[in-house]
Amino acid sequence: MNYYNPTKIECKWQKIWSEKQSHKSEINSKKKKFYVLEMFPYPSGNIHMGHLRNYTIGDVVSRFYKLLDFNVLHPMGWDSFGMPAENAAIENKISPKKWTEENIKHMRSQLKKIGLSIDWNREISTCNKNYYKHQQQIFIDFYEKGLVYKKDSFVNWDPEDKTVLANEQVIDGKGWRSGATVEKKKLSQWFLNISKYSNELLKDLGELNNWPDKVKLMQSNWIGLSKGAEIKFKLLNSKSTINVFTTKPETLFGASFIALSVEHDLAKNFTKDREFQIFRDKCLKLQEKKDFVNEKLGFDTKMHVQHPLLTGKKLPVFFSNYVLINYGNGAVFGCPAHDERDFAFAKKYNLNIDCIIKNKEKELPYYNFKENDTLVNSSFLNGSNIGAAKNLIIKKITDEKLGSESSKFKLKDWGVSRQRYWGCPIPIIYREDGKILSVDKNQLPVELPEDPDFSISGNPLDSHKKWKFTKCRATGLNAIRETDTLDTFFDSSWYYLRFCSPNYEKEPFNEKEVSYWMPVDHYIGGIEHAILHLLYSRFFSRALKECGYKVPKEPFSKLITQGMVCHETFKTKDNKWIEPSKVFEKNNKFLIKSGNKTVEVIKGRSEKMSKSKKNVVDPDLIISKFGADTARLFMISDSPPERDLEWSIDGIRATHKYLEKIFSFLSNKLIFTENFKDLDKLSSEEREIYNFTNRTIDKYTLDIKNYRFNSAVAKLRELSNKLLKSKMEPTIFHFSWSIYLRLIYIIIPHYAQELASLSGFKGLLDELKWPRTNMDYVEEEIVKIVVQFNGKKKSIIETSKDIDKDELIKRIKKNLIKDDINKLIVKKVIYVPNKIINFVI
RNA sequence: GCGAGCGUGCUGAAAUUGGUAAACAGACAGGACUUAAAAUCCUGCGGGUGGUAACACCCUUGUGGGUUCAAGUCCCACCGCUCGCACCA
Repeated sequence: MNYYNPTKIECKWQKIWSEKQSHKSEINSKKKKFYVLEMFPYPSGNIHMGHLRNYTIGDVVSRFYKLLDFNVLHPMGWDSFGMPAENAAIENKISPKKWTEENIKHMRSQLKKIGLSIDWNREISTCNKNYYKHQQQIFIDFYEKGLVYKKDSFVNWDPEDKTVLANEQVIDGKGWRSGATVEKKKLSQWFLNISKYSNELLKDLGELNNWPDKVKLMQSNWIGLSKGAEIKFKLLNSKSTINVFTTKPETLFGASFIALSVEHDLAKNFTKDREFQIFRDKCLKLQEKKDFVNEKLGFDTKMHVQHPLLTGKKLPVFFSNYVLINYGNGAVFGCPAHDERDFAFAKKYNLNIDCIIKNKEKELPYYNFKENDTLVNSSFLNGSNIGAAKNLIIKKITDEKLGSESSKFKLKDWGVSRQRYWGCPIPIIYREDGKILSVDKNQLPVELPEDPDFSISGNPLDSHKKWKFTKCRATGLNAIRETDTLDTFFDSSWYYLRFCSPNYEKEPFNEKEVSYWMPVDHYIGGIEHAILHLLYSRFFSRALKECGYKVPKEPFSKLITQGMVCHETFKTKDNKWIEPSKVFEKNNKFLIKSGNKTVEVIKGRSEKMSKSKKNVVDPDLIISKFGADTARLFMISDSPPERDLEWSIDGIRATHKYLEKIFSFLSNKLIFTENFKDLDKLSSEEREIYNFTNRTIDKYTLDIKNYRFNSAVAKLRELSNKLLKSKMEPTIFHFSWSIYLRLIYIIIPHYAQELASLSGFKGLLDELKWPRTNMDYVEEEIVKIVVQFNGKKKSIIETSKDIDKDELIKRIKKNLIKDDINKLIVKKVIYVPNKIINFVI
């Protein structure tokens, strides 16, 4: 008898796969390629359950498509620049490089223990100069194409991480990583011109048929197209005009004022005005706040504009906090009767409120008006409905050159400068004569200095004189380096391309390899990247294309967004989180031991595993106790991938027991068999098992293809339950169990391989083709048909397959004595072959 | 406020195109084995009514309505939860 010893067998097979280079991938023009990629990890030091889940899902897919005879690429790397390394450096006096490298080493060994089918020859790390050298080249390419530029602007400043953040990286007014409230700060920054592609990025979402609708919708909302018009308002006693963007040009005749953002160009005329300065600062402060502030502030400029269509009508011009610079033109015309915010403002400052849309309630503001509402008090628009009026007014202002139809996007350019040390240096120098120059490509990489001084506050690159001061090679003039580094989302925007040719020296990637492997066929990761990383990557592939690289427009054909790993939470009565492992249950109460007392704790809801809530479970411990295969099988069988997974130690134990049971049952009984020949010799019961096995192959395959892993596992368990119970001839026994092992192999590869080997199979399961369904032996020969009266189940009748309707009715009439069908008047009979027969009475 | 998704046993969940609701698991309970426990095996496990019983009948997919021979699935309204966006002109 062999006992199941996961540690031993997992170690053994991992070594063999590694020695045989089982997961190595190379171009093979004779085979169809399949690129499966999971979002690469940040090397924080330890893998967590989310990683285990993500990479197990990817591994099942990777192994499956390999057996389907695809040429599979399944690489792994490290998103290794970023803040935590720098914080660790400050706290523990260890260099970010060393800290990162040690973490990678540790996490690599943790990942290897999971038994992933990764081609480790392709491993990349973004903090490696062999990677960021090419990234700097890409930056320069972008720079030369005008896709990256520098400008002064108010930016999101994270006071804790002491760096700026892109708009996408501010969540509810807080930094995405630090959680600190973000402030506005004026800085000179590098920007990527992502907004140039707004239209394309939006439109092309329609081509992403294998992306979740939810993600597409989120991107679409983020890009945020609004259609409307731009209208020019002439400033009185001035040559200037104010350009206003509106989505409701038809309400123009209801305009009673103009409101401008405090960052609008006209604000420059007031910079010396003390009162305005105070007002501006107050507005900026309010706009930083997370919570919505309904307070509307106004600063009267004492200036007026001419209403474009009503001679003699003058509108006052205000600055206000409710107009934002980063949308439209930072200027609106106020139509108080039909806009909530304009109404509040007009009320406060006693401005005209002119109703121009007929409405039943007669109450103002009337702002959620409909397409067929009618306009009044609006000159030539009177009597028109909203839809028609929109067209009429746009035509009018266009004809009279007062404005034009226009669209705006919410998406803003992506600020990529970070005032941090541990990132990719921006390859730019500022020469003493004022010229800004990119570094020569043959001078790349601009390497990070290895001796940063973290004792001085601020960016260590800025205080590193030796590194910062340089000379222009062409002219010999003095120059200083750009001391900002790139946002790490820049690093992850093209790593999937680098995986195609990870050691290619000359260029960021080899065109031939990229054209073979790209796009990524299945990309698997968390939904939290729906906007940031996925939008940036889509932009990058387009921008690279514009720079002449031959890359596909869309980098990821199919996207799978996996749910979080959750676990129960507990709190004490004074709101302190308690580890679930310390809690025990007694008389429906949850208790913990505290000293020699027991204290009651409160069970909260299940939440995403996080250190702060003390509900994390270390996958490493689970793997060393139960084995990777148990962990893998549990991760796969509990919930469908896109849904949250509820961690359960009982689930792990039960999964482990199941594997032990099958292992000891099979280990000295099974003879591994690839094919089954003696079909004719089967008894009807064995024939049933043969067909059942075939059906399992069929359904399991379909479930795996559709990412219904939990239901796939259920089908395997049905098969094993049946095989454990049935008595049968050895031939069919060996065949069915061998199929079972081959199917489950993609989920628990060490286990299946070990059992196959113990059963006399000499090769690697990896080298077999995926089992094929014998379609001639799939169907059940006896079917159960539900008999209904008026759609209500009355009984179930067993018949041979494809029974004739009249024959069936005859049998029902004979057998169903109780509901004497012969006495009832049957109006209609509905028969769905092999499923249901319904008598309408 | 706007947009989207989801509500099925004690729990995780399953249910091609509308066609036996609860597959497969977990927890729990009872039994067998054992001096005992663990492990293992067997059985039960949505609710109700009637019956000593095998069994029979009725109800049940958040709530109320509708379409249909037939609804977890389609339509309408409401309630609840989750997520995304949010002074977006």
